[in-house]
Amino acid sequence: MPRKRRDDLREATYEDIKTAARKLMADQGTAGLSLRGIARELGMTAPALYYYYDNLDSLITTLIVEDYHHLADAMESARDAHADQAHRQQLVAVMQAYRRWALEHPIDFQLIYGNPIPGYEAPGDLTVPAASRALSVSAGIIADGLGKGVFHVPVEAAQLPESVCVAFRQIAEERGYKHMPVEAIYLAVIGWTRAQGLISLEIYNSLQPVVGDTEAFYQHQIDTLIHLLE
Amino acid sequence: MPRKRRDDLREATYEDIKTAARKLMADQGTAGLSLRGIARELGMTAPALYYYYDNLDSLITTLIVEDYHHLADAMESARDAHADQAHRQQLVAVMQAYRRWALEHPIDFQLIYGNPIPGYEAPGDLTVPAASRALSVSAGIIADGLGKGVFHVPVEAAQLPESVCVAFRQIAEERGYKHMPVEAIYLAVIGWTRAQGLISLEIYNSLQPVVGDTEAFYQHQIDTLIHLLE
DNA sequence: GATGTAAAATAAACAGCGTTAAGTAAATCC
DNA sequence: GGATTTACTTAACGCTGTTTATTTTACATC
Repeated sequence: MPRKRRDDLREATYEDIKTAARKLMADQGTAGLSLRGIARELGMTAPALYYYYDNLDSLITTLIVEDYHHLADAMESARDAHADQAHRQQLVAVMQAYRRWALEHPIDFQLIYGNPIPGYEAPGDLTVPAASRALSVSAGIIADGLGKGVFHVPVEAAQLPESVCVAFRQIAEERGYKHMPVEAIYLAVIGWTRAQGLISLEIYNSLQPVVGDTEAFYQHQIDTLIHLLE
Repeated sequence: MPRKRRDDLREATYEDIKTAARKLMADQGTAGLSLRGIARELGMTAPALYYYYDNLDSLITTLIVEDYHHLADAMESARDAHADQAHRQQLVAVMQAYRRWALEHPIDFQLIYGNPIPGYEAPGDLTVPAASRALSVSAGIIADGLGKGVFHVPVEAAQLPESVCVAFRQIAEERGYKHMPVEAIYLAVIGWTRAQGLISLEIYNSLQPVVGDTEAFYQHQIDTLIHLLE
């Protein structure tokens, strides 16, 4: 018994499907995600969902792109909440926000930085731009700090391979940060990759057995990273 | 039509199943892994596999534990191949072996450090000891270098939280490295976590769009890490 | 060497999955 | 009010892991 007013109710169903999908994954992990499960949750039949999404993969892609933006939102919020404080505090807050978001949304983190559904492969043209938003938050703070002399480029940056510098410059231009120094991108990238290693190992339960106190260890690593550029 | 000589042929079937499982995953990713697929590959029926493994999860666990050891083997081989060279070269070789193994065996890497099969959760009591073998290779080289004065403890190690020190000491005692300094473990762990971040981002195709030349970037990061302790 | 027993496999079935095709009822448009 | 589009259902296909019951084979012993 359909009843859709052309647009807004249809839009609401798109949202309902995503919400149901997230609920299933929150309850039972990525294994809980299934079209039939979503349909049950919504009181519909599974084939009805194909009226909204081409298939399961395209639904997953939609969720992933949203998650990239949620993560970037969380990092931007952390930055803005410390806008009146020093660059150091802003950067700390942003990197803590990264980990906190990951721990509070482990499934979404796996969705972004993992291979949670076998056979699914994220389309790079959709995910890469969304991913770089998060990177821009750190890079922006660092670039500003470098410009104002509160941050300094560590010596190792001089040894950065030319091939990598080229890629960084290209990133800066593509994303509209024409005057962002390569060093700022470099520092943001190592912040990103190091956080990534710590957080992904923590989420998959490999880090805790080794370091015990994962939170303290993460904080220590943030501190040493920032010390590097002060 | 069975024909097993009680023990050795039975052992061979265990191996055949694992081999077929790895072949399926190598061909089609983790999505390709299925009991029925393995059975087809071996010319058996799916329920027959239950005579060898309790279920799919226990087969996966077996594969994961093997992979941990394969990775550790690769790292030990790299160390031994450079046994006559300086600590620096040994450490470089070991960290390169880490990445090379991951790139040559991306599926196995996902199996170890990911959530490749939804609903599957690796049992920590089996995986943690296997995982720490890899860590011991780096830690051993670093401890030796520290003892001989070719490596030095970076200043940040003094700020290591007490809770983490305690965990490191416990690791050392449990694994039979009673006299290994906490600093060696710390340095091995940051090497591990940083490599992990770089490699996992590379495998899931997130790093290449940013740094362009992932190999050069990884090498640069190894160099700066080792520079830190020289 | 026949025989009894345990091992190793099969066949059949259940419940779940994504997906497609065809058919139907409701909402909207002219 | 009738035609058309939109939103859905029902039925089905082929796939999955897993359980149960049954059958075949191999081995050890008499």
